[in-house]
Amino acid sequence: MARRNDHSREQLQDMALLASESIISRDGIAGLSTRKVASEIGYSAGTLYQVFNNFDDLILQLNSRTLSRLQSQLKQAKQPSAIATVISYGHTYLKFAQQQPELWHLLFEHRAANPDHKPEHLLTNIDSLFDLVKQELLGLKPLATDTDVTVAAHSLWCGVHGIAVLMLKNKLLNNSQHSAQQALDCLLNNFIQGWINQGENHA
Amino acid sequence: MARRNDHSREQLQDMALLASESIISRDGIAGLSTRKVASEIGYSAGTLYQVFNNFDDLILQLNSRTLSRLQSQLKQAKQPSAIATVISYGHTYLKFAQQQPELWHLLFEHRAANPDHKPEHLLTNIDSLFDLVKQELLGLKPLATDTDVTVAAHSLWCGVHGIAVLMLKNKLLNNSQHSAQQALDCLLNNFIQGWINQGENHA
DNA sequence: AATAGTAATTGAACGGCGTTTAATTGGCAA
DNA sequence: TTGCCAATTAAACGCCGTTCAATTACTATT
Repeated sequence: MARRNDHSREQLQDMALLASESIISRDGIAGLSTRKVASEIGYSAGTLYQVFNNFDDLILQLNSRTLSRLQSQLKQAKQPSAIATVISYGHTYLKFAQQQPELWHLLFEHRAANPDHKPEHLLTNIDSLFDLVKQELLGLKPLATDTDVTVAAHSLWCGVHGIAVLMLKNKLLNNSQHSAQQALDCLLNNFIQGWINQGENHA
Repeated sequence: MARRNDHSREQLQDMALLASESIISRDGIAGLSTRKVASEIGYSAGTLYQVFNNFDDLILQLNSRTLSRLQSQLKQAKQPSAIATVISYGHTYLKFAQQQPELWHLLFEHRAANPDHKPEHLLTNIDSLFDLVKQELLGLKPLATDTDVTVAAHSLWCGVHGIAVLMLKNKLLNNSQHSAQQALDCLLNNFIQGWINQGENHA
């Protein structure tokens, strides 16, 4: 066979990414392979290389999609007050990780063999996630310097991320979902309290 | 060849684990393979299966070693005061992750295809790590319930872990080591402050 | 309408992987 | 010395990502 013109390049790419997501949620990350994706969309493995540079590129584009979804969910989690918003962000992040653990975990596997051209949009998206938190932390302590707020946002969000990571590993006690929620609230409460108090001291 | 009796079972196992660590720090986690380990110790791949159930078992034993090293470093980081100890633990943990990133990262890759028999000693070791933190947090707030201290220890340590994770991904700004240190201190300070303050409120 | 050219698609191949197993053969006990 | 046992190996199996020559459907030109 050759040149079937059944699907445009964009269609092919979309079908492949969709199939990949389906395979991942069915068989896990380890179950994803070029051959499986290809057969699922009715093409041979080689054809994928017209749409993706390689397997890592496919994963990169998967991650880009996942990040976009996460981003939109976070934006919808905005609340009236700053404290409520930060807490809501945390819960949303944790829920996202719980509901699509494989796709979420794929975001942080370092498969990048060729770090030639960093995936700009990915990093941009991540930065914009941090910015969401930054704004709320600034709202809690308006007199803080931009550096302080940046560091605090990174710090807090890495903490939230860490809870999600270890929760998914079942290495957080046994009854994972409940204790993860508890740990998250504990982290958020203590951090926010510390953040506000130090603001009162310094500013 | 057969029955060379060059090495005992234990020697073989030790040689394999040592070679694996060397390969990982040279070629990364992705560069580790049974064939490579075998050839590095002068045996064929099949021989490894007399000492390990499978590849995951090898990794499990690698992780056990890594955890032991981490544990001993943390124990040495103990300081006179509780606050200083918690901070010192955090720095030690971050330094450990920085100095042997691949082995440390391997601790948290979920390759376990067969979750039949959980690696008990691994979980035991992890729990004992949390216990170290718990003791210090209890020292900071003696009237807290055991549940509260447990949740707080999990929460704080997951936060520290999250900073280490994202630091290693270079997704924490660009100048990783410096900003990771900053973020860690920020997290520790704010959390500890929050933990102490809420103690004064409640107890 | 016929033809030539282009490019999409494929199947086979390559080297690598974890794992299994029949065959081999050193070491040990009788 | 013989015979058994078990450690070791090479080959094979079915996967994997990736490449590439060959095929052939489409397109533009005549």
